[in-house]
Amino acid sequence: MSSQVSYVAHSALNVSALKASCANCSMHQLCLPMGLDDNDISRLDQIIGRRRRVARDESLYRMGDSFQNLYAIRFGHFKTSHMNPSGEQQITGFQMAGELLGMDAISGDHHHCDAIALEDSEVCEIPFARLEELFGHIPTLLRHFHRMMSQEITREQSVMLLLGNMRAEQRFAVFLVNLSSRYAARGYSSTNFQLRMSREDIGNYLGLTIESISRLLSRFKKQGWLKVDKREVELIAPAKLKALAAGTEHYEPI
Amino acid sequence: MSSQVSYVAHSALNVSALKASCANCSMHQLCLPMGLDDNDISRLDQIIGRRRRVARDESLYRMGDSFQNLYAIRFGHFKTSHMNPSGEQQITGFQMAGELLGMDAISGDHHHCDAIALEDSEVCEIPFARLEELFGHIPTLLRHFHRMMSQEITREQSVMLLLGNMRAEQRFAVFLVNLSSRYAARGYSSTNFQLRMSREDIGNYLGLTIESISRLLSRFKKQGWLKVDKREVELIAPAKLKALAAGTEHYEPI
DNA sequence: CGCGGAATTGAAAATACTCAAAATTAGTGG
DNA sequence: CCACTAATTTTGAGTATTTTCAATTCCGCG
Repeated sequence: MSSQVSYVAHSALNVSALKASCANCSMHQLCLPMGLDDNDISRLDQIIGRRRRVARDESLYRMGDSFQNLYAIRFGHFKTSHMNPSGEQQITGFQMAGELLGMDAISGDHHHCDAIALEDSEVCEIPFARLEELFGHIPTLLRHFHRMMSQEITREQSVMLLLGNMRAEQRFAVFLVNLSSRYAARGYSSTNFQLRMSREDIGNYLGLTIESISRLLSRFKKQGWLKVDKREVELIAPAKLKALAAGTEHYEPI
Repeated sequence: MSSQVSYVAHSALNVSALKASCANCSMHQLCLPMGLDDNDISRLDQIIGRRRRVARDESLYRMGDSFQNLYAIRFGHFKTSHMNPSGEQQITGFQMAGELLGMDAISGDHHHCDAIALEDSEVCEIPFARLEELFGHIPTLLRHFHRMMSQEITREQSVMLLLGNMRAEQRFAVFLVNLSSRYAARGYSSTNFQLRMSREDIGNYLGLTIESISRLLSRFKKQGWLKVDKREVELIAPAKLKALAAGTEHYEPI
């Protein structure tokens, strides 16, 4: 009886009922189970909840939702955005496969930001209370979890540097180079990729307007540093973009 | 014998050789031991290293320093600043008593930012490796540690919102209101306090120039919202400042 | 084919910056 | 304790970058 249910689930449309398995997941080298041995991975597998599909523009969680789970992205892309009482919104990050969502919520019992899918995506639900139990038994897991939280702190500090100190052109170069290296780390092309987010989202994230992003794309294109076709990007001069991002070279208007 | 050593230490000049004691520390309600019972506090006390004094303008740690300890501020103020390869610097936060320094370093084996004392200060050294051992035995401690890391993430997201979306005047109001509430939480006046950092530091933190900060202070003073004398500030219209910070009211030039 | 959202482009305006000079404050040594 | 020097802060004027507002254009989708 129960095996039949399981069979149905495997072969049917309702993939979201499937239990996730870290061991088989292509992201396990980047994700929470990084560095765990097979035995510990299976213990982690046992606590991991169902997979959950999130359609494009749908929210994984919203600000104020009660906090139960962290989420590891299996595939797809998300944006997280923070809002203040007067309604101003700031996109605080774009997340891709292997990255963890929800760590901001641990301090309270509810989420402090919205997480919205930029395309049809899938996540693993990680019940935080059960993860905490595991921490006591798998020190490696705890250590890696701390690394991931700490990395998030460092990442945000880099964004603060970007927003506080850089001109539009440098911000945009940093953005492109960052995407490029993250795709490279996942085995994708570092020079050809798709922007999963709108120009408006990019602008909001970088503290610029959509018009500025549009102008920057046009200028970079005119300089021959990249090609753009809708959301498809090809970096033609990645070294130049890296130099711009690092602040070692500057844009000269023509 | 050992009690005499203790006596000498207490009465002598070399306070930095003293072992810290969370139980007696006025900050223990805000700091790492928050919520622990007496028994667990004493276990925490046992792993806490020496106290360390840091003179004004001296560094507690520098970017690239190997990571061994977290630091809890006993008294005094610090700034943390992040630098990119091309030398641009961003102050990512100002920290005061009861706050934890060094959490950004957990992801690697070295610090990712500088921590500089804004005045003569004292911290408790918390050897992170030993803290990790304790986590396995005191779940409450682990939980609170996670809260503190998560709070840091949320705090940084608020700064990103500030830097990405707010005008100079609102940024500065947010800055003042934030200091005000943190002093209030520590039992100090929420309206009268000293700015421990230079105008330049404030400007860097807020993504503005020193001239802008100076002009903002003059404008706020002229509006009758505050008084300033050197670094001494009195908030005269805290409600107005809160409204500016929240974005529910805007500045009208006169 | 036409509608609507998204993106691009241009021109004018605003905000904050840069540069420069003056004023104030802090630090140092006599 | 005072005087001198260096550092920080304030203020002004002109400038630059990015925004705002407006008008098209592009593209996906029914």
